[in-house]
Amino acid sequence: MSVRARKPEAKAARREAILAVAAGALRRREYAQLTMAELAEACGLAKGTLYLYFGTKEELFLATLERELAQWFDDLGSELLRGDRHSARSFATTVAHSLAARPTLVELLPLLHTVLEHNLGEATALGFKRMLRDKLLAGGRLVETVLQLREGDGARLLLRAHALVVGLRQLADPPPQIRGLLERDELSLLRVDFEHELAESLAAMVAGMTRHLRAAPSASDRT
Amino acid sequence: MSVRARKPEAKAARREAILAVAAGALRRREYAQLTMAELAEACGLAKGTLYLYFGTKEELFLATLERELAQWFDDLGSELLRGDRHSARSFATTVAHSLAARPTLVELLPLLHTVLEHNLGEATALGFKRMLRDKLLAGGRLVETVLQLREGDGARLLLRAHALVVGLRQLADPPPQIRGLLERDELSLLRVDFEHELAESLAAMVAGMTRHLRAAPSASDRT
Amino acid sequence: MSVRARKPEAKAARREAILAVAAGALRRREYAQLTMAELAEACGLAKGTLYLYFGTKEELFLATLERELAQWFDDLGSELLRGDRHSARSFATTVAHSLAARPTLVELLPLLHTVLEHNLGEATALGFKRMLRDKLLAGGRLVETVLQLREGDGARLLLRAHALVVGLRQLADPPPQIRGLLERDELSLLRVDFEHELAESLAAMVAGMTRHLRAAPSASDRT
Amino acid sequence: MSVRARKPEAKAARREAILAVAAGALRRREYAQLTMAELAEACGLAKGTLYLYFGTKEELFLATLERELAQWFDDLGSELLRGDRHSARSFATTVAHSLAARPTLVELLPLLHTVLEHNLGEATALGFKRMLRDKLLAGGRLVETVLQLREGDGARLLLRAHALVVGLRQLADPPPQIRGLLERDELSLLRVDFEHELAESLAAMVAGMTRHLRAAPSASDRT
DNA sequence: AATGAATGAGGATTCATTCAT
DNA sequence: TATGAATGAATCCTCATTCAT
Repeated sequence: MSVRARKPEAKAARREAILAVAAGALRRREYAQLTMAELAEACGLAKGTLYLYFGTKEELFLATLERELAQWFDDLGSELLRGDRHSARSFATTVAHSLAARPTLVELLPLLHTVLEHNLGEATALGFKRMLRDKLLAGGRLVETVLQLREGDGARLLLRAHALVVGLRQLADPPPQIRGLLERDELSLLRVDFEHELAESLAAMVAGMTRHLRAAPSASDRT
Repeated sequence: MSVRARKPEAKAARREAILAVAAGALRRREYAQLTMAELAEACGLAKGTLYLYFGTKEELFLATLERELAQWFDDLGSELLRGDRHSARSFATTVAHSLAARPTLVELLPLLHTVLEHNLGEATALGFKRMLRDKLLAGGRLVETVLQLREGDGARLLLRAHALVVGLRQLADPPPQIRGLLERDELSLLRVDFEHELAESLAAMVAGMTRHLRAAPSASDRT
Repeated sequence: MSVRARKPEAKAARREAILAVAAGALRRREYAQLTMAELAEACGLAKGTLYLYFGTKEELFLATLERELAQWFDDLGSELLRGDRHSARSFATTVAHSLAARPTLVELLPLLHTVLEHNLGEATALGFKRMLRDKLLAGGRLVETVLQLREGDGARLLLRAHALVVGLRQLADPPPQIRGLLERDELSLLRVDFEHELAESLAAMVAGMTRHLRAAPSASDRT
Repeated sequence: MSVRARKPEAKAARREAILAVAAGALRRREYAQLTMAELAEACGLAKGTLYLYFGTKEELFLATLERELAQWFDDLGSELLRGDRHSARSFATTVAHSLAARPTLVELLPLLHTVLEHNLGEATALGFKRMLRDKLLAGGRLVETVLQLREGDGARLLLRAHALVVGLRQLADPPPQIRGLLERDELSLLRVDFEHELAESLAAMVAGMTRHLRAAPSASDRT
């Protein structure tokens, strides 16, 4: 039997430890292949103990995502605050780089709506969504500042970045069997380098969103 | 027993019929909830018969996706060819609209790398990838024409569109339980209208990619 | 792989075979200890195959009960029809004897409402109840004839017999550990011989129900 | 932390309190659905504390049953002693009424042999059985008096009453889904009103057991 | 070519019970 | 005496796939 987490701090620490193990496990194995039994063993805990901390497998990995996401938002914040202005390109590069450095986050994000949101308690789901909104709001404002975007476009850009991450990730990281196929010359067109393509896409997106500032302010967005 | 498909045309027709039923079935039920048994029944065939035409569940739905994708590329082609030029906005609107009209395609696309590519025969996978490359190449050239993009940017744009579709779809169509949550005022920021947001994103993306033509041609893309 | 039951008769036969195995298995092990895996093995079938014939564990054992019950009703019918009249005692003895000879039925009956009726499809439940009603009606009429009971009292008596069976069975067949305890002299009062006590109880019940015929017809039952 | 029960009286009081809560909890939820965790919470105690007072879940509910049973025997005793004689009917009505007023007892009784006796310490089991014997003996004598039964028939009648209670309860209180089914007209035959049918059955049983006094004393019971 | 009965691996989850503090 | 975190056994059911006819 593992030592008991008796005090609230100890419990929080164990929760964190589980999440860290989960994040690590995802680097070795896909979510679907990862069983709670395996995870429990990796944690040095009994299966049932996992369920003391998380209601379902989905909640556990949602929490993992939440943790990664929060860290990423925070890191990105500090990163962006180093300079007080950013070009579309430097912003895009920074974002793409920070994401490429977080494989777990990028792996989990496409699962959010496909898998993770399917078996959650209402409280958990609500908590996650609120956290997301808060980060999006705060992050959005920061982005608006460094990129000189109009109000609302910061959060909008982050949402689009999210979409690009999810979509590009799937293009860039196919299952092994497919990856083998793509090495053929004839299919070179379909090979995607996640970080590079994300940077390029984001740069274009930012450029497209800031264009009106200098050129034709007519293309007003409807909300 | 269903009538036997003896001649090659009859076989091809039955194959098509299965795909049509599969596409329809996806409108009622998610891929994961859809069983081969249910699909067989909807087709008026026995389970085993499905396996005469498709090697695995994944191959069947990959073929469905292939069909939807081909149709979409074709439709989009005709659509775009109506006028010989497009603004970023009119292009974006056209694309977004044509996709919003194809829920099955949009449902299947996010599954491509998460699910569909996981259990394929090599021949099937290769066939799909080649078809994709061809469509991407042809479609890319067309896009380059109507948007006056540089060579290579057509396919690139289509890839980014793909990414946006996948990513935005997940934001826009959460599971019912989550959808309920998002109706709260406090979470309005997280609500996404697929067609509208896709149009806006694409417009910005196109704008960002064409900008250099008029402004600073310095931002050369690396491939 | 076991031979396939291709024709309806073969399927019905396999269904029967499963039920027979289930009935036999109950003689070795209690319902709660009996797993579907074990039962499948005893049948020489795969677990999944059981679920081809029965929707849930409960449905399977309800069907077992149904079969035992139908057989019992039929046997009792022939038994009773041998003579055209019965005294309370001869009736009671006959019934008690026929039940004591059917341990599976007697084991299953107390589970009906406690366990079996808890996880049934509506169709299954309805089918069982209808069968019960039919047998009760027909059996009731027969009982009314041989015992010269008033209309309605036949089914009523059978219901009471059912209740006595369930209740006495629990007194008569405690778990092994308790059975050991009851062997003590001081607890002799609590020992119950199922067949004998059932016969005595039934005899008294029948006597009580027929009494008015000869004595005071005043005690009319309300329905 | 709940206050500590240091003195023996305090311990006994807490034990009683737990049993009272358990009895109450059974009115809201079936035994099988009732978890020790839920019960502990309802008691305002920790799960482990329950195990300080009772060795197993079964022992706890056996004690609950014991308590209900003792109370019932006592109440019935006073009830019966009000008049010094009883007709079969008035006795039956009294008994049925007193039982119908004790839903917890009636719920627990059918579980006695099915569930409760399965996981007991020997001492607990023995204690329960002795208590049962004592109550049965004393109650039996009382019953013999008020009904003018022969020696031994008092306890015998109580045993049969027990059997009828268990059996009729199961007929009268099916799970909700089944209860819904029984509301159909076609199944009216299978509907049982617990109190009424128990009274009728008991009346008949008593009548049958007393008959010989006036009519044919030949039907001697074997023990 | 069509059938559909048989397969059987596969996994999340519950909960009575223990025991270190 | 009280706690409650940790345990881990225990089991039903699903469903893609196969293959004998």
